[in-house]
Amino acid sequence: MPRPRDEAARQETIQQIKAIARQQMADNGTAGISLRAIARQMGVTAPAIYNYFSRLDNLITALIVDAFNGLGDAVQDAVQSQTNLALQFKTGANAYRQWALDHAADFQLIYGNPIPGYEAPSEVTVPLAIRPLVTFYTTLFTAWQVGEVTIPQPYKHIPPTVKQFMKDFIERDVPQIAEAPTELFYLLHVAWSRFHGMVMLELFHHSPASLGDPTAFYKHEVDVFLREIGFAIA
Amino acid sequence: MPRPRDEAARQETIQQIKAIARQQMADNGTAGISLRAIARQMGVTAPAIYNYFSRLDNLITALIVDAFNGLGDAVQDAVQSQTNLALQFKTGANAYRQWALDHAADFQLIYGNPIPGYEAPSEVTVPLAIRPLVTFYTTLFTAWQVGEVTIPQPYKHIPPTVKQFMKDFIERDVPQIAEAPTELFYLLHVAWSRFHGMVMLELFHHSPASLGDPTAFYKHEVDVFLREIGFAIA
DNA sequence: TGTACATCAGTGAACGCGCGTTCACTGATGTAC
DNA sequence: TGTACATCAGTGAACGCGCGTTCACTGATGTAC
Repeated sequence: MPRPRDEAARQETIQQIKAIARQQMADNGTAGISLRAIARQMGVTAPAIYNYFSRLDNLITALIVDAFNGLGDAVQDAVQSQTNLALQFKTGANAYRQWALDHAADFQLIYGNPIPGYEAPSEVTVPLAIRPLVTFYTTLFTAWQVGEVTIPQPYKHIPPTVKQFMKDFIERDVPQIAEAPTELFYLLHVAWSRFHGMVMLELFHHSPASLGDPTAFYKHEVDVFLREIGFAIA
Repeated sequence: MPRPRDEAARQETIQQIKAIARQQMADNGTAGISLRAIARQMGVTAPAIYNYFSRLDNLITALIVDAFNGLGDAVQDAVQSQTNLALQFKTGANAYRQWALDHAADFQLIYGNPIPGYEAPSEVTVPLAIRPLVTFYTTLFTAWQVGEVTIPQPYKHIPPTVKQFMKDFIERDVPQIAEAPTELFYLLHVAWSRFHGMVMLELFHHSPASLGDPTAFYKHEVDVFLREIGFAIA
């Protein structure tokens, strides 16, 4: 009968490795993770790490999974902290940005330049990657059902190619939301790309020096979007 | 009297080095540039490169300068190809995305993750970086002067901190545009962050699989923005 | 209670690799006299 | 016209470095009998 391994200690070491790797990314960029450097910092020889991650790629995958889950949790928790649907969306959008700022390296890892030579296993990452979108759309869909949200004029006519593609996608993969107009689903992508653009510029320090207050700018854009789709906000 | 160096041949070699470096970025990421690999591909020993770039950092800086100029030129040429102001803005916005897609590695270099250990000389890069913004705003400003563009309702009230900051910035650095309302300058940043967000998602392959036709999506968002600020488009 | 044994995290040496940068040099080429 | 010379792109060896990964191993620890 095999001795029960000290699973708790093992998990703790894994967490420590990942924490150091995250620090390395913050210091040297997402491509700056090194098993040897991690071992050095832990006061251990390099091969010891192989007891926890059998390849560097596996460590990177674990970091990506953690990052997607962290962001997904942050948005979800923010949305669930509110009952008012408009506030759900607004709070979720702000949580998206806040998480990115608080976990800059992790955000770069999942949304920045790909790591050379590393290929993420898409069957693992894609379901995690869309979690924030699912969360946002759940609120949007409910708000549409109760009449709090309507399709604004400029989005009454969307490009036919996109509309057809989205329609097929919804009927095939998420038929339970087929009740809402495709335009509502389109608006989700509008929101996400707007929010994401501001976050990327701010995070990579490319916001024009003339912007001044990125937080206020972001929040205003979120509010503008909310108003645009009919949400009443305080 | 020093022999006149064959400056043309020298410039050609420099261009060749940069071309190979760009290819390396496309293959191995922006951090994947290596002097030794460049030399290898040119059929020359590594120290020979030092006759053209005295440090790796200088090569990277040259690539960044080229990239900013390439993007700046692309937007400027597009705008200048049109006389109608709305079409100027629209064509410029589309050129911004098209250049990014056609020069993915260069776009990553200037707007993606920073290269570890490399610090760009900001006195060189900042004036180049804002060229697209300057071009877009020139059109916007003219269009406002002739009444083709007005501040839309949602942007009649912008965050006071941003407004004040922008006001100070304009008066100090670009007083010649102080005539227009600060809100117009704010709209420039709105446009840019929206366009940039879509480009970044598409370029880094993070556009949701549900989007389908990123070109149509982008162009529609550009058109929506144009209509929002009063521009009449065909 | 004592002993043989299985487990397994960590060691130390080694593998082959690539990197940026330096240095004294070679050898071709064009110029000055 | 011929020769001494300056220029300068490129060479080849060397520097010290870090990397991921493998391998046979050690040594502590807890378990089974």
